[in-house]
Amino acid sequence: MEYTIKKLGQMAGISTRTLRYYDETGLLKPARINTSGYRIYGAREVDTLQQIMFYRELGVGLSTIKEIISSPDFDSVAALEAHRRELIGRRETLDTLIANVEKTISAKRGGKTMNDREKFEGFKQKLIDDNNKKYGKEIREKYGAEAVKASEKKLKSLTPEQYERLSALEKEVLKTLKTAMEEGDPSDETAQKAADLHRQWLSFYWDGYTKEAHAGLAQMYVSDERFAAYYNRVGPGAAEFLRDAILIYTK
Amino acid sequence: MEYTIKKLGQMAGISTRTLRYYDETGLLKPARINTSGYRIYGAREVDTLQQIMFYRELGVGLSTIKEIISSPDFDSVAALEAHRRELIGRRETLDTLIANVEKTISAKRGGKTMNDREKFEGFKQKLIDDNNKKYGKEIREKYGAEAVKASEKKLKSLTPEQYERLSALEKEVLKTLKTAMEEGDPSDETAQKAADLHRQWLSFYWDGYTKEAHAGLAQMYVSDERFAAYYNRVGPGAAEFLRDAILIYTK
DNA sequence: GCTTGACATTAACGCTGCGTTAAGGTTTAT
DNA sequence: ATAAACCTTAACGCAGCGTTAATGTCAAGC
Repeated sequence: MEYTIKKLGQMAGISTRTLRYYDETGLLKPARINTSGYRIYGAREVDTLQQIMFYRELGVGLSTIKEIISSPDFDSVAALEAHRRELIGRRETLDTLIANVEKTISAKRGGKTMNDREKFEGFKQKLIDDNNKKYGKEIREKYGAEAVKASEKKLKSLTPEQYERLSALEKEVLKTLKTAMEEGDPSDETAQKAADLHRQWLSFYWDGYTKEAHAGLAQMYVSDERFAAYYNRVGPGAAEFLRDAILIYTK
Repeated sequence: MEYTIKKLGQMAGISTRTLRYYDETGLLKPARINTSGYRIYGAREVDTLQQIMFYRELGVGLSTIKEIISSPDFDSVAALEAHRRELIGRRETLDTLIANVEKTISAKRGGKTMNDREKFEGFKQKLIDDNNKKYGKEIREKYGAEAVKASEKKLKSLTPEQYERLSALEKEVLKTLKTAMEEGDPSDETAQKAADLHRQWLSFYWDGYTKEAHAGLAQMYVSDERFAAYYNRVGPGAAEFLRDAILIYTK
């Protein structure tokens, strides 16, 4: 049984364009080309197409599908497991997005029309959350999961007054950092004050403060673009400046 | 305070290419262009960029962001709600994908090396599931939710014997359809037998069989490409053929 | 005053998986 | 013979930039 491109497309429920594309990329070549240049597909190609459609339905990328079907000894289970991990990662990202969108919607609803300043506050808050999340991850690798748990626990148990103090410290760090940058010297008194405020702020998250850990965090402020973006709000190069100040402070 | 493209990029944690792209698309134009053709951004642009980054973090598309920030009376809550619905839809799709991938992985593991036939069986089963799902949706619109519930209930309460019968009917429909197509006439006896088998099969899903509903379903078999793909496995044009046979059968 | 390096510019392709014209040959049916 | 239905290649478009490539500008140091 032989099929032209359209007939095969109808059988599989896909377009002729798709089949031509599969031919072009080498994913599924026709059995032969007839004298008029038409693509002719045979039974083998139908089977292959069914396999392709199967993996496609699972959301596997065409390049991976190609590997799976072109080499029978390819470890398709491993490929599927990698694919699964990727899908799960995507779902987690989506969950976070959805949660944030919902937060924003209810905040907007609650505050009638949220002004720009409020928007930014929300943004900042989210950034901090993200930062802490990512930071938690890196710390986990460096200092173990307990440190992270302890940190989260500490945060959750804050009293409203402590929370106030935490927020105030955060603003003070930024403000002092800004002033210090106008001086331009990380070893300057103002810059060192910023570093000290930063230590105080940090103490809300960490139980056993050490200079080494503080210095390590400062380095991350520069290498991680999300941290960097947060501090660079003060001005370009603010993250680097803060890092240098902290490195001096912790020396 | 004025910024060059690089400085602004550093503050926001994004690339200069991105900023040029935003300029190009009109999402964020610089405050002015200096005599050397450099883009110069001011405080207003920083604020706007912060808003852009905020919505971007929520996964909102750039075109939507443009609408939101360019017209202050734009209903951003409605836009966010639409966005939320889309995200949730995507998550549902992902959930389905993940479930299917997991099913496939465990099937492959269990059956050592799954052969092609088995793969196809799994594929077919999934297709049928999908079809029923979609079919349920369309029916819901046409005949109400009760019909769907009744259908699902009926399916779940099938005894193993009944399930056997259902599977057998399914195969018989396909087989008879294939034979009938060789005849080529939808009004032919064999084709009408296929239509009758299809009615029997359908009776496992529907309680109150009516000719009209049967005919309506037949029409969907052609207009919905997923149904079409299922039946067209028998051969090109099989869905149309079955529809015609059913239309005659129900007349 | 000249070089160097860091910055700036526009232009244009690349990525994914096809949809969608466009411009034209082939086959089939009437 | 002519129309309808099919086939072909070629090439843009989509989202959101990353990434060269080729070239101009500016501040700093010799």
